[in-house]
Amino acid sequence: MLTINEPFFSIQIRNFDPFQTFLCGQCFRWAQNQDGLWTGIVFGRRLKLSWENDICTLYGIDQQQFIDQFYDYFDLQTDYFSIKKKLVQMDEKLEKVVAFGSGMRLLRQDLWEVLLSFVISQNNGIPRIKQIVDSLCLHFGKPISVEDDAYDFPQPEALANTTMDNLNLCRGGYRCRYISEISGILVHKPSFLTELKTLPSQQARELLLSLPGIGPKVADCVLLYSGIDRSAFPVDRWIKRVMEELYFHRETSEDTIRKFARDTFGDLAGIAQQYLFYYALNNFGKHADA
DNA sequence: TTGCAGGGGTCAA
DNA sequence: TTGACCCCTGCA
Repeated sequence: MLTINEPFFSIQIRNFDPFQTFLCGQCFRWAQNQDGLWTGIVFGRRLKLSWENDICTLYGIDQQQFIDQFYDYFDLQTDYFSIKKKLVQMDEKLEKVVAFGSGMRLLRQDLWEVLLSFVISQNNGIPRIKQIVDSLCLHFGKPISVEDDAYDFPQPEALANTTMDNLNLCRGGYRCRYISEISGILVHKPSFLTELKTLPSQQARELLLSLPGIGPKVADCVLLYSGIDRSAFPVDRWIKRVMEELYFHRETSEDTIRKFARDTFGDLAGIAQQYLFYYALNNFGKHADA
């Protein structure tokens, strides 16, 4: 329920569909309420968003706050019209793929939140990732809004300074050990994430791979969704399947697919991946027959 | 109700 | 290259 005192801000955002953007698996803290409003917790702030005919109204922030933090978050400096056009020019096979998810935008999310969320994502489906992330926030995050029961994403200190039994409350299974170890590393070296952002993308990838519980797929997700490297191309089971079907027509290794994508799509590889993933999830997956 | 397979992977042998 | 890993969901 909106309160009359809540600040709000309206803006036209083209090439944006919250359903596609928030539910395509790049973020885990947005949900649509029964009244149609979207609620998300971003940068320690609870946001509500309504959307109609390209007009977005954001409740919980004013214009200045939007410009300071959320212009970048929603990737509004990027021209998705021309990107979609370029992708289709690069390869006409992408026409139906891009058209299917044409309202998707690649968010620029908080690095720490993305890192931990995608460690949790391994061997898990989207609903369960959301469940574990929510539980982690509930148990270890700072409260944002008591009346809404909203919690910020927990900081490394909170996760490093707790017992494994406490961490296991979030039902993350074997991933809880990774959460604890990575949090500990960041507590001992608080500059880790800042330095990560300044490195060339290949070195940033290698640094991520040195953390426990982070392999090639998760490292590429972190680089892509935090905005560090928009040419990162995470290869998961869905991407492997859609790429094999569109391009290779045979069993192909993840590494070969990643190299092919970066060579073919260049700087747009990451955005191409997101369109491909959304297409694969809805056309090859369990939703395909719906 | 029960049992099994599989899930946006990673790690160690 | 392969199996184990936590736990949950979907399905028969």
